[in-house]
Amino acid sequence: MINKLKDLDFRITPQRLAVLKILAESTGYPSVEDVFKQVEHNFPTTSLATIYKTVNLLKEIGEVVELDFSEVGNRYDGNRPYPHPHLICTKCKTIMDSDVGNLEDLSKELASKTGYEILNHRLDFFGICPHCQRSAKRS
Amino acid sequence: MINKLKDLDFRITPQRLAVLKILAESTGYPSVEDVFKQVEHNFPTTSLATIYKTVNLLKEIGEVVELDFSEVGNRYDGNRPYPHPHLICTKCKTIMDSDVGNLEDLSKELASKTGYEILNHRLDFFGICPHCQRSAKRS
DNA sequence: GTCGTTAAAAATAATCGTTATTTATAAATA
DNA sequence: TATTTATAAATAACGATTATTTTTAACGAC
Ligand SMILES: [Mn+2]
Ligand SMILES: [Mn+2]
Ligand SMILES: [Zn+2]
Ligand SMILES: [Zn+2]
Repeated sequence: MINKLKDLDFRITPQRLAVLKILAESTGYPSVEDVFKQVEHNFPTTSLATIYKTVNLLKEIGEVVELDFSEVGNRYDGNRPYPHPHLICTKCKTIMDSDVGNLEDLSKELASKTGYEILNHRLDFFGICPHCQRSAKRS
Repeated sequence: MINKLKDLDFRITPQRLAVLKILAESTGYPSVEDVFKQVEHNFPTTSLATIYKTVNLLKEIGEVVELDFSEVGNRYDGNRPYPHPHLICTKCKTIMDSDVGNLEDLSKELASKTGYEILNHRLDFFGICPHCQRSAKRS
């Protein structure tokens, strides 16, 4: 991942290393704000715009997957930098991987059927997690 | 669709009828701004906020599907008010239905496997349409 | 049809995630 | 170590959406 940056002639800065590390290690799909707050610990003068630019850079070089949510702000996955389905609780907003069968074959089928060059896809399932179901029943 | 509004005790206003008609008839996944511009023809004093509220109302009563795009603004489908996959050209931003196999069975499998109550899903394929592929080659 | 009630529309301000801009800093290379 | 130049910091701007306040009109009762 660091090598990817070097190969593409991007400079290795402490800020970039910090963002990169957080995204690669986190399993919680952090927002830009989340990353910012963590980076701030070690680099108190960090600017939020820097986090935005770094996260977008990592997205553009394919090291991070962006989950676009206009309502609540985007979330990022640095663990599996390729399209894969997610399962989202609409109550507590928890995001997790949902390892249902992959869609690569479906992509290919669609490509040959429509003439589109399919580059990417996104699959989200929305629902209520077991924990939030129990909370609802109690109230 | 009008009856749905009546049954739920929402008032039938000319503005609502206009928005409803546009969304039900359009095949182009209009944005709120698109709807606004069309409604303005017949109702020049219409407020943009009214379109937002009406579109959201229709979404909440399940008569319209929202396609959430934080970058470019949300788009709406009044023709098939249930989750279904779409195919999106990232160059010209065209959106169309992509009738690949449905995901209801996958939803059920996921529900029983995880304990989640799956309520909704979204599947988008992103790519380059044939027309934009040709444009790229010419340049 | 008129009246009264109240939801909805209009007008406008505010919000907030994100991007752009400008200046200062520091990574890379020789 | 000096030079170059990408990047960071600081801050302003943007734009889609939502909230607020005032005005209008849909609906039911009479
Ligand atoms: Mn993931
Ligand atoms: Mn559709
Ligand atoms: Zn939950
Ligand atoms: Zn296209």
